[in-house]
Amino acid sequence: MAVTIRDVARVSGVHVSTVSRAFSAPHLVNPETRVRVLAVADDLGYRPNRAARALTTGRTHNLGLIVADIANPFFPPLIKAAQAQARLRDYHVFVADTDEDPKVEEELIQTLTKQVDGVLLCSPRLTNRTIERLRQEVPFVLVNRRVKGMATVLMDVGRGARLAVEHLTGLGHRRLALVTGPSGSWTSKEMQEAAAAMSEVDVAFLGPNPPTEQGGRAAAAEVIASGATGVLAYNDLVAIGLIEGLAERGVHVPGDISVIGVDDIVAGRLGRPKLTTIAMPTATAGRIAVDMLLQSVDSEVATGVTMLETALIIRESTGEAHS
Amino acid sequence: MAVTIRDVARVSGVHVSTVSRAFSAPHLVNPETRVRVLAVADDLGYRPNRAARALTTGRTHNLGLIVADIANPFFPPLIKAAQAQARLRDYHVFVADTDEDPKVEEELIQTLTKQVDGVLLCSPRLTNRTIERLRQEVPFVLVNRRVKGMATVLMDVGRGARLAVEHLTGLGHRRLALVTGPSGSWTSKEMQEAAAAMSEVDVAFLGPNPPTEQGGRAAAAEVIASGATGVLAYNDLVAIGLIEGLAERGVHVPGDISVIGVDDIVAGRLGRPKLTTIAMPTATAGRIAVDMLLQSVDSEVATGVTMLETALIIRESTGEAHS
DNA sequence: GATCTTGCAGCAACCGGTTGCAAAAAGTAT
DNA sequence: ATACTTTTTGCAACCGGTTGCTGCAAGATC
Repeated sequence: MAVTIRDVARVSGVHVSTVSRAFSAPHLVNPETRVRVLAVADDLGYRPNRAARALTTGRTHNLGLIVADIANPFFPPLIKAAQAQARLRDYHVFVADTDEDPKVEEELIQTLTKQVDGVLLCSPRLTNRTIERLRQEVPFVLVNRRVKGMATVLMDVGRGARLAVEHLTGLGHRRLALVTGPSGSWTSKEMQEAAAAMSEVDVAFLGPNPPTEQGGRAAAAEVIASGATGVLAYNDLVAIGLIEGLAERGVHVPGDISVIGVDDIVAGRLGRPKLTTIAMPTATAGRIAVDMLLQSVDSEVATGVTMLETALIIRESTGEAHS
Repeated sequence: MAVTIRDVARVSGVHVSTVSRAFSAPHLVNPETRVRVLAVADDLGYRPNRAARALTTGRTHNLGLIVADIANPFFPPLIKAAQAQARLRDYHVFVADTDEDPKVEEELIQTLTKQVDGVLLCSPRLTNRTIERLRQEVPFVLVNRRVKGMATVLMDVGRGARLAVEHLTGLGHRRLALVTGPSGSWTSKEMQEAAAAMSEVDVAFLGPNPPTEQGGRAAAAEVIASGATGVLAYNDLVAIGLIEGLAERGVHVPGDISVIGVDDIVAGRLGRPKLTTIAMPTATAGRIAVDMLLQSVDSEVATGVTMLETALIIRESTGEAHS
């Protein structure tokens, strides 16, 4: 049915091994033979079967990309960049969504390991222990999660949080709140630690919350109760939900409370008010993560930490504190 | 290194074929033997190698999902749903992005066909001819594109466009414009035809345009020049860009011009003004498309057209015509 | 008791490539 | 012309499963 290496061999009058080598070890075959074989292959429309190749080489030329929620606008640019970068290197990528569920995440990794050469774990919710166990089975690169000894791409959200807090205090805010994310989130913890380390300000930690608009809206009452006038939200979706929730309760942003988000998603730029936010270099992260992964697939060593810069983008959701 | 079917066979004292059958044809093996084998397999941490299985069965248990632009908010919900549905059926999905380029799209399909049992083509930009040629190599399901005889999931954007036009004329608008999308887009053509069929109104067709915010912003001047007071944009991103572009030129929405988008992306709900739009059931489309695809993989027949309903959601970007 | 089913397990070929080894061919040195 | 390299090609085993066929034993039928 499909044309195989044997068809090509027969038509071009050489042994299958020669055809194989014409593709995967060109220097081992006479240039003339090679062009002839390739011509025949092209003629017949031959395309190597990757599954068969994987069987002997142990390389599938596939990668796995696991994210918590594809529909969360933080991820698509990362997915897009990762997938494009992989394609440059002749790799395909499986994309899987865990629905923020660590159980699903682990299962997914398990079933994927046999089919991929490496896995990109983005913002995983698994415990460090589980990650360390799973790493035995397949090379990993983590994005936005730090586990010692593992290859990692981080975005400096700690610095972002500090900039955000400074921005708020600079506007005169004295009581701050941090609307945190899911409990397994490294980003969330990082933000907390950064904020907590700034001893001169008083910041309340409210959470954990689901990293969604609903999560933000639901946190509105708590924020009001905390008495904070400056808020840093886990991400833009939460910030947007929070602003809506506050509005429903008659609290105005930035008039009464200033809100800062994280991620710089498109919706934030268009919202009312336009969101002040910490921009995350997600596309860059995706690209670099793929490169690190492929490198560690080849070299067997999977280490190194890359830290990417974040930036505070000041728009309209933050303003001077009153009184 | 990894544990194979032979390891399991050796330890449990049976032949490899028995182990194989214990997994893939349970009724052909004695229940007692089966539980013993499965126990050993579990013990050893055996996981079948899908590539090896694919080699003999011809089924990879993988699907390909090709979209024009992962970062376009229209797609992520579809990708998420498709991926989840596939997982239910024990399939994994490759996600690939064509960057709106038909060449890339074709290449992608070519390299993917050998590794997947079927391909989901979302809003393809290829010609019908090319699609019909490629279909020989792998089963397809098309989303938002009609090619005769092929399995398809459509969203009734034609009806959506009619509702939109009626909404605009109902508000008193007499001169309308349609800001069309990319030239290969079925959706765009569908909208055009629906609008053109409504003979009682005067509608100008402006395009093609890239389906992005930039595309919309760039179309602003043309829209103004057309004299239209009611505009239907190819999608929400275009609509948002258009509104920005109009604002830059001192034209107010909905005060001076009414604008309707398509897709109902999150950003539209948050924008200023909130976007009147035609909602597309993308998640449902993803789910159904996967089911159709798997069905056609099994049955060898890949036909049937599913048409999903759209809905006009009226928000703040449309209003009464003046004068 | 002989014959016929039926259920279960083993054998071995096969899927489509890759690769170590050996043979053949071509090129070089003596 | 002979011996020695080096290049090029063929052979065959192998990767990890699947599956048609055969063989065996136990139960059913007469």
